[in-house]
Amino acid sequence: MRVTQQDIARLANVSQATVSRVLSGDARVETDIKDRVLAVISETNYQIDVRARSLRSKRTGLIGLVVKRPPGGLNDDPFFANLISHIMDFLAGRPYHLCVEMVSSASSQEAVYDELLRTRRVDGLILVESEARDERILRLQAEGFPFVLIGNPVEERESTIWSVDNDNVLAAKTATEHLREAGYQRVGLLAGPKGITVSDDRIEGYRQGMSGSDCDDLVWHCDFGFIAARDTASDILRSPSRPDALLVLDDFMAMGVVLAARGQGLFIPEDLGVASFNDSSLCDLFERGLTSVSLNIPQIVRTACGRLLKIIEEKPIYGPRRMIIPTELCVRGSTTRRDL
Amino acid sequence: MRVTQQDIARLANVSQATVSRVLSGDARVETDIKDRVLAVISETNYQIDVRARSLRSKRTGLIGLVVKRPPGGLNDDPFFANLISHIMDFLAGRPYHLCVEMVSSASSQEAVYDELLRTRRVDGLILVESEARDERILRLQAEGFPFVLIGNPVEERESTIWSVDNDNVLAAKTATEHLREAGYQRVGLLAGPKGITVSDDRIEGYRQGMSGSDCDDLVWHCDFGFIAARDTASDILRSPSRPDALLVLDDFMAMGVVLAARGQGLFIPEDLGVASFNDSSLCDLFERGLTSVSLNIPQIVRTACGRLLKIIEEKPIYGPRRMIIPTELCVRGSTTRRDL
DNA sequence: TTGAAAGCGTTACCAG
DNA sequence: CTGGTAACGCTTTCAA
Repeated sequence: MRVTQQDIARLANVSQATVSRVLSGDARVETDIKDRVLAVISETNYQIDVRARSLRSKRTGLIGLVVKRPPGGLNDDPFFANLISHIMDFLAGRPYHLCVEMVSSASSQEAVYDELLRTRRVDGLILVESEARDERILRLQAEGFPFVLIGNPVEERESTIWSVDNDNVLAAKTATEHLREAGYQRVGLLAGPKGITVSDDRIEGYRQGMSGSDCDDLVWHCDFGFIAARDTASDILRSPSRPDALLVLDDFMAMGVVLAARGQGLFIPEDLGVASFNDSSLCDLFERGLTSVSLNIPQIVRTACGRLLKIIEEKPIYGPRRMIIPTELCVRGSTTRRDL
Repeated sequence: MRVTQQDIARLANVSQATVSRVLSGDARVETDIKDRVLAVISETNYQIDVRARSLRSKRTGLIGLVVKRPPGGLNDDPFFANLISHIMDFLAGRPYHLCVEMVSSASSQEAVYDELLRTRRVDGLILVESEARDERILRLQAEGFPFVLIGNPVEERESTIWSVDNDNVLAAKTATEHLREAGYQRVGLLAGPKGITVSDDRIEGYRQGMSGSDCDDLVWHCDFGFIAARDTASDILRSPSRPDALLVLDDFMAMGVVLAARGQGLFIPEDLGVASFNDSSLCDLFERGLTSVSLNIPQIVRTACGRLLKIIEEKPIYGPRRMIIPTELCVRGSTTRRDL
C-alpha cells in the first residue's frame, strides 16, 4: 500500500492538513512540528501523488509538444531531436515534464489538440511548424489555453499571440544573396509543404534576394524529411529548368539534395551550390561542409519555454509578444566554388 | 467553467453515474438513454478530465522514457530520434502518451526515476542504455513497477526482467569478421562508456570475431555522441597502435570517426575501414555509404511497447521474458576496398 | 498555528 | 438497468 499524507499525519501525530502545509513550504508551521513531519516523510520514503495534486491544484506539470509527421517521419530528423533535446534541457530541474505526441494527418492533429487541452492533460503547449491559418492557434486562443508558438503567427494586427521566431525572410534573403555572390546564376529554393509559415517566409526572403536577377522564380515544394527531399531534388536536377544552386528548407532535406546530386554525378559546390537552414551537426558530415543558417535553437527554446512557464504560472510579463531570435549564416564548402 | 459529467447528467436528466457508464462503454445502459447522453456530450463538447480519472483509476496513460545525456547531448543523435519516433508511432491511436525526460548525471537519473515512479506520474517505463548493475532496474523491481528494458538485463538466473534486445555479441562478431574478410588486419573497436551493457556485449562479440588474429585487443571507450567520438578517434588515429579498421558503437559516433579520419587526410575505406551499428539514414550521407548493422529498431520498439502495455494492463503474457530481435549487416562503401 | 472539512471530477460498489 | 454514494489523495478555506 502506498504511503499517503494521512499516514504521515498519523505517524507524526498531526493533521493531514499540516502535512500538506509542510510539503508546500507553508511558513506558518512550528519548526518542531515541521521537523517531526519531515522526519516521518523521509523515513517512510513518502512521495506526493501527482495525480491527486493535479486534480486539486489544476496543474499537471506537463508541457506538450505535438509533431505532425507521417509514421516514421521523425526518423533521424535532427531538427526535432534538437528541439526536444533543448526543451528537455530547459525543463530539467524544473517541476515540468515534456509530453511528446506525434500525429500523421491534419485531422488527427486537431483531434489530438482537442484531447490535449480539453482533458487538461498538459498545462501548456509549444507549437511548431504552424500554418498561415492555424486551426490549433484559433482553438487554443478560444479556450484561453497557455501556449507559445515557435514560428510566425501571421497576424494583421498587433499580435495577441506569444511567439518566438527567427526573421526568416531576412535569413533567406541573406542566404540567397550569399549564393548569388558565390557566383551562382540560377539559384532555386526547395521549400517545405505549402502553407507552412516558416517555408512561406523563406520563399518571400528568397524572392527578395533574387530581385534584380533575370532568373525565373525557381521554387519547389516538398514534404519534410530526407527521402521526400531526395526524390524531389532528383526531379529538379533532371528538369530543363535545372538550378545551379539550391537553398533548402533545412539540413536534413539538404542531405537528400546532396544524395540526389551525387546520384546524378553532379559535384557540390562546382555543379551545384547548396545552402540550408538549422546548422545542425549534419553540416559537418558532408565532405566539404554544408553552408547553413543557424537559427540559434537553444535560444529559441529557452525563450519559448521560459515564456510559456510564465504564462502558465501567471507571472507578470514584460516586453513584446513576438520575440525575434537572430540568425547567423555559417559558410562552408558547399557554396565555396574553387573554380571561380 | 469546464463541463463535467455532473453537467451532462443534469442536461440529459440522468445520474452522473450513468454518464460515467456511457463513457466507459458499459453495456448495461438502455440505448435511448445512452443516445441522449451521447447527444449532450457532443453538444457540450465534453471531454473527460484525465486528472480526475487518473486519481480514481490509478492510471495516467503516460509511458516514461528517461535518457541520460549531458545537456545538449541528444542533439542530432539519430538513435534517440528514431527511438522516440517509433515509440510515438506505436502509441499513436492508443490511449497512451509519451513522457520524455533527460538527466545529465547518474545521481539525477536516480532521483528522476524515484520521482517518476513514486509519484505515479507514469504507468510504466521503457529503459534504455542500461548498465550491468543498473540501480534503476533494482528499484523498479523492488517497487513492482511495470517496465521493459531495451537491452541486456545481465542476470545469472532465469531472467525475471522483461527485456527486448538484439544479440549484440553475435552482431559484433559478424561485423568484425566482415571487416577482417574485407582485408583489414588491425581491426579496432570504438566502444561506448564503460559498463553500458550494449557496449560490453559488443566488446565480447568483437573479441570473438578477432579470435585467431595476432592483432592486439584494440578497444577504446568513449562517451556517446558525435563530438566525443570525433575527439577520441583523432587520438586513436594518431596513436602508434593505429588500427586500419574501426567498428564503432553507433552511426552517430561513426560520423565522428569519419570526420577525424578526414581531418588527418585518411581515406575511407582505403586507409581506414569503418563499420557501425544502427543503420540510420546517416549511413547514406557518407559519400560511399557507411557499413552498419541494422538493429531493427521498429521491431524492437513494437515488441517492447506491446509488452509494456500488456504488463500495465495486466493481460496474460506468453513466451519468454527475454526477446531477441534479429540484426542484419548492411554492407556499404566504407568497408569495400577497391585496392584489393 | 493547527485541525476539520469541503471539495476537485472521476470510478465503482451497492441497493433498488 | 439506474441512482446514490463512498472513496481516490490532495489543496485550501474556515474555525478554533
